[in-house]
Amino acid sequence: MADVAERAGVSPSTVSRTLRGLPTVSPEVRARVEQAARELNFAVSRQAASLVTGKTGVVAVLVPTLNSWFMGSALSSLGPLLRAAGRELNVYVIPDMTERIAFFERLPARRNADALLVFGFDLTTEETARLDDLGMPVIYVSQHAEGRPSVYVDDVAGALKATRHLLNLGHRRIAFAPTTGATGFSFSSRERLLGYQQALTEAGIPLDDELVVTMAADDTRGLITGIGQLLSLREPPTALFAEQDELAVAVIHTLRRTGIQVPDRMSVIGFDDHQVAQWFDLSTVAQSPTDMGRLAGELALRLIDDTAADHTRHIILPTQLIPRATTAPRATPQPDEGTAETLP
Amino acid sequence: MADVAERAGVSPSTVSRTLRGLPTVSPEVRARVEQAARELNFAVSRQAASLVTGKTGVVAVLVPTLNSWFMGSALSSLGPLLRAAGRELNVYVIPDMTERIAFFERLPARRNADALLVFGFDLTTEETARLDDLGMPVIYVSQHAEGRPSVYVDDVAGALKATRHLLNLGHRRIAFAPTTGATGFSFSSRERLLGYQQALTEAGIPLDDELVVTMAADDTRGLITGIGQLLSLREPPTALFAEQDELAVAVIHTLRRTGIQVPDRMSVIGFDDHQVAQWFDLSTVAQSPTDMGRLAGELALRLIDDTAADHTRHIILPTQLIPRATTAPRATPQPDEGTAETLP
DNA sequence: ATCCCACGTGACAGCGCTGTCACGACAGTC
DNA sequence: GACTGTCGTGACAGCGCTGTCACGTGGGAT
Repeated sequence: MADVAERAGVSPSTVSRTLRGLPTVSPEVRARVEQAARELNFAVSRQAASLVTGKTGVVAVLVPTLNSWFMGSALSSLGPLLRAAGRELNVYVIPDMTERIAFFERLPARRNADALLVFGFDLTTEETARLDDLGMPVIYVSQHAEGRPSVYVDDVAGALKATRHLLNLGHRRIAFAPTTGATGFSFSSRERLLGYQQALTEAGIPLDDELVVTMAADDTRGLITGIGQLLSLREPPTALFAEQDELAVAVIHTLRRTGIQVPDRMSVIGFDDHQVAQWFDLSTVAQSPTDMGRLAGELALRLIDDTAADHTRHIILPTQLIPRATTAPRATPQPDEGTAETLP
Repeated sequence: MADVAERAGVSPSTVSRTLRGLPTVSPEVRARVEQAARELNFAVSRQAASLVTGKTGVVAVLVPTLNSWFMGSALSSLGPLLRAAGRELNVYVIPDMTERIAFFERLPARRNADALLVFGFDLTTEETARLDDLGMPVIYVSQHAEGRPSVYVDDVAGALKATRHLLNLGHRRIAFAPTTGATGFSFSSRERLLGYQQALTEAGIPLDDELVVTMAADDTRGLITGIGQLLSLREPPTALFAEQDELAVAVIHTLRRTGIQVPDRMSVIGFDDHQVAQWFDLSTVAQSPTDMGRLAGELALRLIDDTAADHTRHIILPTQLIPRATTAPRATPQPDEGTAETLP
């Protein structure tokens, strides 16, 4: 900065003022400084600036993985938004429980960011409390946190729509397949289960725990045993609601390999409206992670700039049912459900 | 830090030494300081530290999007690796040309990171030159940069394998479908085209530009016209090699909707071994973005710590052909290829 | 007993900025 | 013509650390 000042024939103070866009700089001086800065390829050191201002110019996000449609979409809209606001995006990837514990133990984001966006974890009260004295706004994304700023999709309502759709098609035995990651169930898992149960209850159908089977899209063995479990029930389901599209697609693939046609013998519906849903003609419930990323980012920027802002407002996003080709009216019961026993 | 020093009854210097793990601290003092730090929830300010050391503790990555299987996988392995090394991950998302120009104009990473990983762009010589005087190691990932550290998969060899596989199945008219993003063609697009051409040439088959049609997985209209273009040739292809699995899957979906069975009437092979390939039983060429992320990260850490390290070594990763159910021997020619005209 | 050296610790300057205050120049007011 | 206020600029301290140097202590070699 001293170099720029010398080149432009002004004091470092003036250079600082110019580069920060303060109004108290005369047009001629401003032009001179800007040109000098350009010629020297000068960029302000965030570190030094933040030491004085206490602001880091960084927004941190805490995510369980980046390898998912949801995170990818959300962060792809968040990133450019932050850049436009002159802020950097710092990502903490917490792939497993060990890392999760370490993160909350050490809280490395402390003093190294102006705000933290926590994505899609189902945090314990202790963890939430820990974040409370982080000394920066913390925004909970894809989860509800009582009394704290949250942005999430209305999972209950979405699951309600999916399940009602199956009910309206005449299905009575409807399975629900939640999924779990290395860091445990997500907030959405719980909420979607709730919506599923609510729909059944309002239709007067008793809940049956045997119809709720946890599976993971990337665990072929678990998929097969999970589906086998459902097909070997005395009254197997005629429809399945998968917590995520990717799981729904994996389920369909597994079903088809065992000769069970979708939707003829089994209706399947997902949740997300992932790109893959289109290629599979999968019925699903659409949500918009892009919107979620954008809204969360805007909220973060607002809370950073305006410390007096309301820190308890929640933003809840809508869902839409997207009926496609994997859900169909319940077929008249067939005598032989025994194919379940012939799984590979 | 002064608070911690006071609480532990030592000088700030000693606290600093302790927290940085320097060996010249007695065990008793170390224990006292560590406890004091824990009790006060103290975390070192990276900003202040970096002001003195000149190191930011940050590794920056430049990516065209986060919303892709490749980026997600690569960064999911890179993130924890950096965390384990005590470094932060800073992401610059450059979704379009405007942002791209702005990035290279302003180079916001300057002084705000210790190394930069550039993912999957096909940079111009000017852009590369600009990065050269960024004052930090720059690692080119998923692309080859002459005389600069690069980590990439052997796209040419992979494409060669895919095309040879189709040739070995008896196909002679083989189409290639490259794909393009908002920031232009990637390095891989070019390389895979090269491998495709090389395989045809070594089989003595003349290249036909009409068989190379650019498409995008998320552009349904473009897909249909692109495929229509191929099917309306005097000699339509009997096999198609798609630059990416996602595109291959979209192509298969489009073909099936027009009544063209895969692989009976048309063999399709992709590239990536994306998760979706399994669900579609898609033949493909596997690469490992996870390995790429890890190797690139390790390389970055090495170049940061050891400025004398060899900055010109390239790491080239292997590929494997994964034959599945979407490639089959060429059918005996059928008289009626006219269905191409009946596209919706 | 004397010297030397290794070891653990404290004092202090300074990294590159920003916020505050002071100052001079100039225009407007009575 | 003296006073007041506004505007643009410079001087300077200090943000929270780290690197360097100096210092005191104790054990081993001579």
